[in-house]
Amino acid sequence: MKIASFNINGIKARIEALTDWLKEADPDVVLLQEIKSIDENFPREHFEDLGYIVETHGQKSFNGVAILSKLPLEDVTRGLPGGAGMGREGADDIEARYIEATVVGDHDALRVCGLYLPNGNPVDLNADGTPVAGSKYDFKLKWFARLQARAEELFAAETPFLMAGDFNLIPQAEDAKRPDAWRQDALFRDESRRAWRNLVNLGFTDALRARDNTPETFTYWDYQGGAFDKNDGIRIDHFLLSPQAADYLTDCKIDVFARAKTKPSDHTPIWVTLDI
DNA sequence: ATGGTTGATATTCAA
Repeated sequence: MKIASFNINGIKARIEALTDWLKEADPDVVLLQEIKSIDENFPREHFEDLGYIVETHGQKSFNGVAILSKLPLEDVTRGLPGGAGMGREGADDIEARYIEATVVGDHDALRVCGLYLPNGNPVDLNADGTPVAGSKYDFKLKWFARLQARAEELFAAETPFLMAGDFNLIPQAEDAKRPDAWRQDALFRDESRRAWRNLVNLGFTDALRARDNTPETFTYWDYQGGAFDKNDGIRIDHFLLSPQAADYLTDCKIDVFARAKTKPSDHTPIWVTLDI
């Protein structure tokens, strides 16, 4: 079973690029981020015609996640638990950033969690260095804590699951071409990386690092300044596998070629294959 | 050097 994650930066602007990549990569399940569309406007029929089931969790203008699957999806849930009163400025967390579903393989069932973790910039700090309550950075760290809580629930079941998507998180210096340029950024600051390590240390396998330690392997390159041509990128799209899912892992790769095509997303797909 | 690029939307915000 081939499962991919792709931050497409707008479904309307990316129909062609996504379709081309789907035909070339032929994944069974795709977790999409930044569909930037309400559910009603997602081009559902277009992808159904390509053989995919479509489950969306969108909102107007920004964010939005979805799952495309050639295999049946069971128990689809939308939204990350614990969001009441946890939005920015104390509002309810209505941002569409999380979707879960169960896909059944030949040998075992797999829970897939597709996520678009908040960017967190700009970083607003109090005089004592703590994040300003209600700021974007505060929202990111609190969202991380909610993701941790959901992961702990799923770990307790001791069954195969994975969390994948755009984590907006650079794990280590080798995951950036110019790490020093990111030290104070919400994607690489100590507080963010601590939250990432706490999550991974529950027992996840970082699938890319388990299968590929090639230097300068990135998933995102800014549109500006010819960043892709210089490979001035960062690794922020990840697959985290539970121990029971990692037992089925056979491969993990980043499809860099998709970033080099016409009118690309600023991210490129990452995928795993599981013998499940 | 506070630039540069893209998408959705509205005459800016988010990334």
